[in-house]
Amino acid sequence: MSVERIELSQCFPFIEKELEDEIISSSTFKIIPKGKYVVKQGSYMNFLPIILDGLIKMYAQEDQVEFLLYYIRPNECCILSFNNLFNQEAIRFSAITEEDTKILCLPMKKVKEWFVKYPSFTRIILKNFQRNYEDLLNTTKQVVCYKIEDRLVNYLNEKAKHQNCNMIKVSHKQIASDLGTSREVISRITKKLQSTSLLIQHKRHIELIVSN
Amino acid sequence: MSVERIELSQCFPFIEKELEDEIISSSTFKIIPKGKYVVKQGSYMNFLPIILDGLIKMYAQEDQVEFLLYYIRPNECCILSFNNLFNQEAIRFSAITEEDTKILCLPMKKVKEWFVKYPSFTRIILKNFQRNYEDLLNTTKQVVCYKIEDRLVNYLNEKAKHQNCNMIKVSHKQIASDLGTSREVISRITKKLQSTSLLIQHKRHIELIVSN
DNA sequence: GTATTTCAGTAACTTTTGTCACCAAACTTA
DNA sequence: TAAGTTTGGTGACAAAAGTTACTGAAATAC
Repeated sequence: MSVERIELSQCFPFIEKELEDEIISSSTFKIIPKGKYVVKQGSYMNFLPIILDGLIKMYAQEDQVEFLLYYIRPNECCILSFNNLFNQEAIRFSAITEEDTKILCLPMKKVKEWFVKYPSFTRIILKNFQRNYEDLLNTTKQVVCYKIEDRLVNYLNEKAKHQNCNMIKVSHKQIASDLGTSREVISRITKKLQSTSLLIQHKRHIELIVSN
Repeated sequence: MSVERIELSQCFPFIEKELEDEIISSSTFKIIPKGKYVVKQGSYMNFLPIILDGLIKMYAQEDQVEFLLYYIRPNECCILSFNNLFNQEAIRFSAITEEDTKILCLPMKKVKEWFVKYPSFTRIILKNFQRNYEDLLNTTKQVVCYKIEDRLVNYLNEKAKHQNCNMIKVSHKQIASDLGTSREVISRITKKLQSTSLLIQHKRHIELIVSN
């Protein structure tokens, strides 16, 4: 059994044998290094990317600001986009790898066929739709209801969770960009949070202090 | 041909005859008066609502604040929620009728069957998913990137478009709630916008001034 | 090594937004 | 009609966030 086949079966635990064969034969695997675009806002896609391994950040750009929408992690099957599934429109967000990331590219034409042929495929894709929507909704709630200080704490906690480590390597500039604000604001708030012992600012990384 | 059948065919222009029959026989029509909840955040749904006529506001609540996510209008077929489609979770937003609204309730059990049986049904639902996602994304971009003044102008323009009328009947309190801010702020900004001839504040409604 | 770039800190100031307090007009209900 | 409610206006102030300008340390490029 090929490595690809094993990864695929981990990603789609209840997949039909026949669909698995079709995916293997018609899709391509890609390894995208850390910090590269997977898709860029405004471009067109003719494949449906599924993340097998790694970590991807979804961004949106508006009015010169590029901010973080949510992360996509390889938990079961993870689709990145369902844009352009049935209509050829430019996508409205970008995806950047946060680590070296392995993706599987399903050709859009085949995807349409599989929707008809394999009910399990439809269910998996729909479930992922829903997860992306809810992640976005969560971000929206954060932005509307909380001030930057709270959003920063939340951002760092999320980051720690993804990296499974409380020592977070991220610059103030990057945080500022992700939250849609300016570096100085982040510097000011980290200082404040440091005084309340929520974190320690080290050289080029932030240590989150976990209480009890 | 019943009124229901005509409305249904307008809503699903390319529906299979067989699916149409199934929908008619297993779904219920409901007319929900203006200002009522269709679904309430935190509740569970066992049907998929499709809006045939009227106007619905999607809200989210977080930290005592209830703010507007986007509108759903009866343009082609409009699903309100795809939450709970495959898992029994509490929904994370509310829907309130902005006008008297006619909806069709598809039983969730049947919906699952139709996904397998009718490819056109899958396509329609997915397309609606995508639209909801993009509307939400648009709201998020607005909130992150623009100040309240700009968001207010945008809000009023959207409202005028939906009502097809520049005389907008809405209170400052309602606007404040929709945008996630306070009444005083809206009063202050409408005053400012009035001085730049973008609008006129009448008794209990706002007239948008359309330039050229 | 030196030069350049990236990164973080910070003070001072402005703008934006939120909050409190209070008023008056208009509408609703008894 | 009287009482209560909703609505909008507004000043004063506070808090949050954005901006400008400058600093020095650390990392990286040459």
